[in-house]
Amino acid sequence: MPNRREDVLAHALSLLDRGGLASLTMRRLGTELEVQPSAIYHHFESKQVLLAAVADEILARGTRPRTAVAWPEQLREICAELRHAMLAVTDGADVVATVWAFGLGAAGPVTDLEKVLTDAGVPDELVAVASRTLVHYVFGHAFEEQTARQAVRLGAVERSLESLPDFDLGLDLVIDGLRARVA
Amino acid sequence: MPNRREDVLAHALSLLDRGGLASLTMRRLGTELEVQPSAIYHHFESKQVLLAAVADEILARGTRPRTAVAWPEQLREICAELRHAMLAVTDGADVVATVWAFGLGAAGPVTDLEKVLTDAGVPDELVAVASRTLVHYVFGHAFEEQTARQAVRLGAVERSLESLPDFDLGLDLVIDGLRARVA
DNA sequence: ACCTGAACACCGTTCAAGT
DNA sequence: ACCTGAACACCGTTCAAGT
Repeated sequence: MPNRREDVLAHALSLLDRGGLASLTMRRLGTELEVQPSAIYHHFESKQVLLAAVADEILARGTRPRTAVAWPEQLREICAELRHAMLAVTDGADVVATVWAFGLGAAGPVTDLEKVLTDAGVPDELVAVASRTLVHYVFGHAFEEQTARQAVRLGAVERSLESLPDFDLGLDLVIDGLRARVA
Repeated sequence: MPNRREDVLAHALSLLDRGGLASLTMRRLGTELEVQPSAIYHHFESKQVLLAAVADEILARGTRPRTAVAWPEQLREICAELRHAMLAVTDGADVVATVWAFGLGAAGPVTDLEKVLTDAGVPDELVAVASRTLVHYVFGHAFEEQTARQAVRLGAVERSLESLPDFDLGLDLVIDGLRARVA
């Protein structure tokens, strides 16, 4: 029974979720699939390409119904979906942010934000800046939250007491800055 | 002539700047210092600790005189300094953001932002959120800018045409949101 | 205080060859 | 189409021992 591309991807995600990014290696993935590591290269040309597919899968699994009609709430919905999708998988924020930064995938949320902003009548030259500012915020917040969790889980770090600031508060800060430029 | 801690650190930074994070390995660093890789563990207990020292050094090298008196401009000065310090070294944003997220160092800029915000009369519960929102923005923007640069330098990515949004524009967005909560 | 030498347990990737 | 087997060129870290 041969492994198809989607089987490899599913096992990669499972490995990531169980042991984090450090345990997602081509060799371990091979063992998991009961196959030589080199066999994976038949399905994905490199680990980077595999990670890009993993990132897209993380986002795909996190899609939610969107119901808001006003643009500020639409932005909030997209950002919340992105955040929850990343937090749902171990090291998800790291994977998605890295893949996105390298321009290899995970671009969906940014496209969605740009569409909402354009439809809201945000000046053209601000659409790209604003959508990037929002994703930078979501990535940064999620990455920090997830990293702090793991640092605590692995011991050795005392930052646990200091709780993380609320996600929505910081988001409102950006959205309010935006609101001032639309009205 | 024995290597002191600061010699190791200087060579680590030089290696990072010349070849990026991928080339900063304990083994290469050993070769550079004409020493066995294991000798480095006499000066730094692990690579993570070494990276934390590297991050702090990147920030230390980027310090600039601060002259602004009004709080919005003080925030801009701190963020600009942080950004330039990270961009001055290959993969600097990646190193500093990661070290900071793990709570191992690179906390200076956040402390500075918190002080300015407190003195500006920003409500207590907003100081932590606001300073983190600002650093998330600076990290995200710098990381993206630096990654895009390298992806282009290494070929294989066509994102080069699409120029990056201006740093100050996004920063103003956050600061304006903040201004609305102080006035 | 600083370092060697050797080992341990790993990595990603390539490539000819098999079915 | 999918995989094996073997190799290549690497990693971080530990530890007894040396000077």
